[in-house]
Amino acid sequence: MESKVMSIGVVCELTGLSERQIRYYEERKLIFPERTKGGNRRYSFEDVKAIQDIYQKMQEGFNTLELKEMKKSKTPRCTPAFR
Amino acid sequence: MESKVMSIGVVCELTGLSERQIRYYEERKLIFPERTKGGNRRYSFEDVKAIQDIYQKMQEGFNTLELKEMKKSKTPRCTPAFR
DNA sequence: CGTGTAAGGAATTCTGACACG
DNA sequence: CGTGTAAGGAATTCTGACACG
Repeated sequence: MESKVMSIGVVCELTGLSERQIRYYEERKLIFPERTKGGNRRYSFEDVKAIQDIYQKMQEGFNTLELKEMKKSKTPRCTPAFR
Repeated sequence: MESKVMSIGVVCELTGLSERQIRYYEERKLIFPERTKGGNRRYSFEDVKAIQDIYQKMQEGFNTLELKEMKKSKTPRCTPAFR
């Protein structure tokens, strides 16, 4: 499992997100796709799930930095609406 | 399951076979990858398993036509060495 | 901050064919 | 029959930047 086999185009289809969004999550250190020799990204199904979670949380109002911290400490948090 | 998400390059890495071999199996109607709008092939993990089985059987001496018939009628066969 | 986009280039894949056998 | 290869083109992906906000 955890095999990185999908190109970004497939991930876009599976998630409904844009390449820009997916690359941005990587830029913010939220996902870690592998690279081919040529430099192309390769994602796993777990990456796809992570991407969907990230997008979900962002819809709830969290920003990428908060999401990164949530990853470290798995402690529950109030939704932004209640802070 | 059965999601067609891999490009041929990834399948080559996973199987150790060449693009030529993989495309040939498709030409002989042994595997059925999907296509992107642009015409690029997309394979599933089941396709990868099928490809490995095909290669295995060919190593044993079967040709592609025999393998296609084996798919239809799941009846056991003698290996080529014993025919 | 998060995302769209145009720009130019590079990696990847495609088809049809010739070759060998 | 099964597979390698060179050929030319097309689809896909990449980066860095400008934009808006």
